[in-house]
Amino acid sequence: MDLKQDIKLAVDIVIFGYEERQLFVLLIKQKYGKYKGRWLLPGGFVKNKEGLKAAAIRELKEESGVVVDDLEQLFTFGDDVKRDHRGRVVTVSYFGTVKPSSMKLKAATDSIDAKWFTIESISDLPYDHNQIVETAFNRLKSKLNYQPIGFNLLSKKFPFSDLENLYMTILQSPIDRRNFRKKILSFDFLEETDELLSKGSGRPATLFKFNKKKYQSSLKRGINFEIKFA
Amino acid sequence: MDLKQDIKLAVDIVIFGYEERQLFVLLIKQKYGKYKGRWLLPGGFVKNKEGLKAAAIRELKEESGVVVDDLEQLFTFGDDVKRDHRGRVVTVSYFGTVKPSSMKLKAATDSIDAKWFTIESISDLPYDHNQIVETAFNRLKSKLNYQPIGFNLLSKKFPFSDLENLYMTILQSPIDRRNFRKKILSFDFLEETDELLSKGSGRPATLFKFNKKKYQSSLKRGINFEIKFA
DNA sequence: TCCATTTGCGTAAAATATACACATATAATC
DNA sequence: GATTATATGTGTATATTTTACGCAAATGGA
Repeated sequence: MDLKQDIKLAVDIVIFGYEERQLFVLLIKQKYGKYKGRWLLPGGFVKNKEGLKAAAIRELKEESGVVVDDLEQLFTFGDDVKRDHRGRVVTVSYFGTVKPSSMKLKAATDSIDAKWFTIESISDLPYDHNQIVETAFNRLKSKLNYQPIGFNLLSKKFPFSDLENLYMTILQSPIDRRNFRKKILSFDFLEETDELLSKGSGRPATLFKFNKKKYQSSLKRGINFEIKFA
Repeated sequence: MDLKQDIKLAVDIVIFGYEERQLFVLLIKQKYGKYKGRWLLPGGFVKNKEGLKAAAIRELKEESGVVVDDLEQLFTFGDDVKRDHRGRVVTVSYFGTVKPSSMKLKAATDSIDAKWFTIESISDLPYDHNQIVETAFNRLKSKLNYQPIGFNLLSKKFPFSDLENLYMTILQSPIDRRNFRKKILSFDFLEETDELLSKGSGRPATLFKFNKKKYQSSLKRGINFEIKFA
């Protein structure tokens, strides 16, 4: 075993939120160090007896107050030996999705503040955090096309138009309302509630909710959830 | 910076080869340590001033003699704190594809031997290497469906039946020869040569070759390379 | 009451996938 | 040399999926 290895291992987390036709990314304001006062991704060093994903969940909670029970591993950044000024640091990035209104942001260890930023407003982050956000955004977009990942970003019960707007916002492309609805409903993982929602003028919308059991049984039946758009 | 962190960072590499309707994985025979004499994935510790992918390429070459110019990052294993008996080791896994007959295997540092194993014959590898191989195999299968990844595994010039057999072998499902050919040709990244290949009886096959430029121009035109099978 | 707005549903046309059948060119066999 | 076995090369009809729309229904506001 090479005892001279001196590489630090960190995690960084990209959390997406969605509200009112806008996609947000969670950033924190750094408390210490070279980038004190700067906004960047939540993250930090992995503890010796802590799993990678656990470290990401912990750091996220500590620095922003956001609690998630699962994150997806994105990519491990470590080809650039000098990506961190403090020495050799390799970081394992994670991404997740939450509904911003369901989370109360609060700063704590290592962070002064935590805030949602629209994806367009993000630029010039320290380290290679711009690249990490870009990687996460690409993953989000591509996953949206073949996995029902959008439901974490909406309320439990939502009108179809919310889902439609979410897709159009993230994929940045127009969608035919009628074909989209048909396609999603054909997957048979949405459950129609008997509630209606009237927002302003127009016909009230029936509220739907995502049914995880139906989703899983559809998965077993080998259904392909791919969505194609014109 | 947490100076007490004591985590070692390693890389492990899964290289696939294909020959005669069989898919192979490259393993090496360990020279030292607890698993001396056992077959396992090539890999090793990352050097302080060495990029992750570079480390993977180096270890692969040192331990097996296989030279590749690129590898794809697979997954970083580090949720299990005790995946390695030597202490806390996190490993970044990579995968790649080569044509076995074009590579001369030779052992060197840390390995006694290097050999191709059929994917079915692999079982009971040390550490979590079975899981790494499984992850890589799943990635290979899914990539085959939407990227022209199979050509690295074949000769430069090949008959269509080679490609067909490759797909059937990896995906473990029968393919309609005529529809497969039509689909692949419609992507317009194969070039027909004027050479014919006669192997045994039967009509000689025209040899094709993968045209990278055509592929890239098709990519730009937004062509979807997804292949669906019955 | 009329109009603007949003939801909900259906259907025709185009594109794609699927399921097949047969001609062609070679080696092996008689 | 004729016949047979084997693998390659191409076409076409049918089923399925995607795409492009039109219009009715239910509400708030003028």
